[in-house]
Amino acid sequence: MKVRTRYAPSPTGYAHLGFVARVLMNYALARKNGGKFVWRNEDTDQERFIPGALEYNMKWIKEFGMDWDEGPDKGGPFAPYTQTERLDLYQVAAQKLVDNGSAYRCFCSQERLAELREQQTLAKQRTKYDGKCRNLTQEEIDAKIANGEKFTIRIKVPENRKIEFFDVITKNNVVWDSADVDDMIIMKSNGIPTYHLAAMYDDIAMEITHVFRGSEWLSTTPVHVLIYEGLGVKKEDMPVIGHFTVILDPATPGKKFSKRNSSFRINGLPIQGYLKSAILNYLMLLGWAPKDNREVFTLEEYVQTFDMEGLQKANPTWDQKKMDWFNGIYLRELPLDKLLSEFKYWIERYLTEPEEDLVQNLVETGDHKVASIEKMKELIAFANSLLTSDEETLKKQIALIQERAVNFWHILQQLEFFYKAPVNIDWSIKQLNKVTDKLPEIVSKLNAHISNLPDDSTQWTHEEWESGVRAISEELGAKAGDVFMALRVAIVGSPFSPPMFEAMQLLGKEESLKRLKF
RNA sequence: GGCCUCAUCGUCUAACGGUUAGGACAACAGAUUUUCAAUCUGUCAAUCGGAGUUCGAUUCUCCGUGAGGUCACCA
Repeated sequence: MKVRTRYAPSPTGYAHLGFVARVLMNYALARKNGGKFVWRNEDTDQERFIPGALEYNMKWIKEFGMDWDEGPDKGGPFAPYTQTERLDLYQVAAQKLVDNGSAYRCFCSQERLAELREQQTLAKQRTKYDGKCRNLTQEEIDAKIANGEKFTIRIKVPENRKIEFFDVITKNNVVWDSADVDDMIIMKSNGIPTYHLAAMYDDIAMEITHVFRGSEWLSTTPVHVLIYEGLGVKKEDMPVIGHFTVILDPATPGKKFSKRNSSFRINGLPIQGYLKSAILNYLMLLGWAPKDNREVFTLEEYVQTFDMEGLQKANPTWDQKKMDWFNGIYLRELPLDKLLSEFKYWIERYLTEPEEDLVQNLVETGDHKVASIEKMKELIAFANSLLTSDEETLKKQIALIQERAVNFWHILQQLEFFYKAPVNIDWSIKQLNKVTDKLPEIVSKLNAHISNLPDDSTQWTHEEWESGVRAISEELGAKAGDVFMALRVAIVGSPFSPPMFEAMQLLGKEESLKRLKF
């Protein structure tokens, strides 16, 4: 049997990380088995429709390196792949369900339903349709229709039976008593189906073999089974169904990520300077694990390794530290040219015309230790200036930073001292407290030492540079490490930096001397 | 509240019914180093509770407890 999976989002919102994770697993299962991955556009809710959302989501999935074989944009053997273009199909299906007694017309007004719900809630009962229209006679129905009354179509849940299905992810046969299942509306009064009818019909029509979806659908699965049955699908022909876990937000233990959480938006992490390859890799492991516990995968490797067995049952919690670890791995293995172009692309894309709320957001959510909006704006302006700076120089500077950065913000911040002399240096930091009183002398001697080096800093040798610094430490009875630290603080303005010899070489003799003053 | 699902180190997870319960991230310590990183080594750390089945239970069953999902003419 040819494997066919689908991802069927509604264009009512913008993608988030959970969205990518779900696409990833559907994509992997299909590709692993030489099958097809289908993108279906479930736009049956015209009220919440957001123009452009479909295109936005598709564009991002492509940016993460995935693609689909059939979909609204590229067609396919079961076109169209947009549900509002398939309305006549659903009408026929609904009629069939009504004709064979699997569904019935309901003439209840929304007002009555709301009232019913209210009463049931007040009485602490389960809210459920009371079945008023379940047993209307054909005469009553004809009369109401002739009278122009609007109606919906509801699934007719049979009495006294078990409804069950096997969940391939929880590996569990889930059973409901039909008394616990509501007669849900499968066709709205405007003639547009709800998810239940549209998606089930399409899954059958499009020959989907594996339905992997969010766990929010688990509780309506019995209705879906009933729809399959009503449509005449034999049990062995029903798609395999499995329900994914949801990613939990560590900030709110046990709760899934809120849509307002900017880090969870599909562009959230990229804006924060994370690589898509690293994000994708981390997402692979949230909800799935291979038998051998391997963790680092390219998309291709993941597709080859993916199996349904590894799909998890319990909801994972997002761990930013692990995300950082993955990003570090991918950042460090990037060839320098590629790193530079990715870095510049990041600036061009996100920082050339940053929106005010984005800047605010970065200050609040990033771990890049930018305390104020002013400082963030300054950093952004600096980033933009890099776009026109000398590429070769920039490349050499980034080479020094590559292995000590977690994300692009770190690179940006560590790059700053190459272009701006530190101001308001804090000499009272603990890293210098052993040589506090010797600082002026140390700095002036360092200045003298550097002025004796060749004017062209590319002519400097590491030995010459280092022995000079060590000589100063001996002369003043200070530890070499403290003298290096004083040098570092004078040049960089911070106790953390790339190796000083290389950094000063890049900075040049003239600039180094300017900074070597107390 | 009803129905359904889930439950192993702080986090992600591995373990034909038999392991000193393994790995990764984090944390901590050490090595290396002119700092920070990176790298290497090591340490700490878990089977939610209670019954039962079994020679033997992380694994199977039941009961608790906790967490999640759902209860719309939304998906």
